[in-house]
Amino acid sequence: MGRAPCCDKANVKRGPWSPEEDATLKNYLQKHGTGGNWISLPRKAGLTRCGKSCRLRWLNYLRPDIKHGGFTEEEDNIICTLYNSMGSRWSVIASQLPGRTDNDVKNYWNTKLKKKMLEGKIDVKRSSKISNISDITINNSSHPMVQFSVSTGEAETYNPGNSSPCFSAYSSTLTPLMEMGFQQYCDLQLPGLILDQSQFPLSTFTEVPNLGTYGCNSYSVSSSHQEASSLVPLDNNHSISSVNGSLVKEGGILLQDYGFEFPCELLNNDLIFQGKYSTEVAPFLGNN
DNA sequence: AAGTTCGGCAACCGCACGGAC
DNA sequence: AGTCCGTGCGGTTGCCGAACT
Repeated sequence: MGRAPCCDKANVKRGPWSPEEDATLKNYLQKHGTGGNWISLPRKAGLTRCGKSCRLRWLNYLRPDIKHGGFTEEEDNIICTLYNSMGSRWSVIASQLPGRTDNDVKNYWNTKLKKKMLEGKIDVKRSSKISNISDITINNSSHPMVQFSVSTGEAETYNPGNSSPCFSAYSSTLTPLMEMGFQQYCDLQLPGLILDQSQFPLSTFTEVPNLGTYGCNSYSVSSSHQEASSLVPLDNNHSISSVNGSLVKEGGILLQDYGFEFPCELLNNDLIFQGKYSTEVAPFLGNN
């Protein structure tokens, strides 16, 4: 037995929306909201449309904060950068562009931006982010350093000297690195990158397989930090420590103590970064 | 001026997911 | 645990106006 259709297709109106229908839907939603049920909404609102159609019309066109057209160069760069790193996750990409809908971004990409990028008119590299970190090692000097390379294999070895950037992560997802001041510290030309670890309490990283693949990144961390107040065992070889004792929250883990601002959780003895935040590891200036 | 092609975009379709029961 | 059903998403379609022949 197949799944029941969401509406009686023979008795619902299809095709372009009239101004009257728009007004009816808008008025109803502004007065009553969706009521948590799009399927029954058209009947209550007095529309002969499918609930899905109403939802689409509202989300893509009638919502008050929607922007149409006029994509800026900055938005172009963001879309291209995100498309390169995660593919056609239009809803995720659109979520980084206030006022833009996934449909809008998708259409813009398919009709204009793809061509523009292939013609080399968009500088994706300049606004690219670290999408894959591997080979993290620690310099065990009195002034510890974290060394890692990025997936492009083009990162330049960097010695921070007196400028003291720290190693951290940011939660404003998918922000181009150039906005973080990253380009001041990494030329993305040579195979390694060294960053000041002075504000980063973990003393050791191990096993960073595929950090950067969207979704299921596993990331095991160990620490022998003297100030650790609690340890969460991962397996025989790895553990996670909390400097301030606030690491474990509601079955998940917040690595705020380490400068990571996004939630993680333990799964199969690995530390899993949640969904869309998984690739967001980037350095920024220590005084930020 | 008429016919054809192309580009842009709104809307639809079908599937996957997840919550409720 | 299995089923149902609403929601969200990405891919695709089809309409319409502009550009071209």
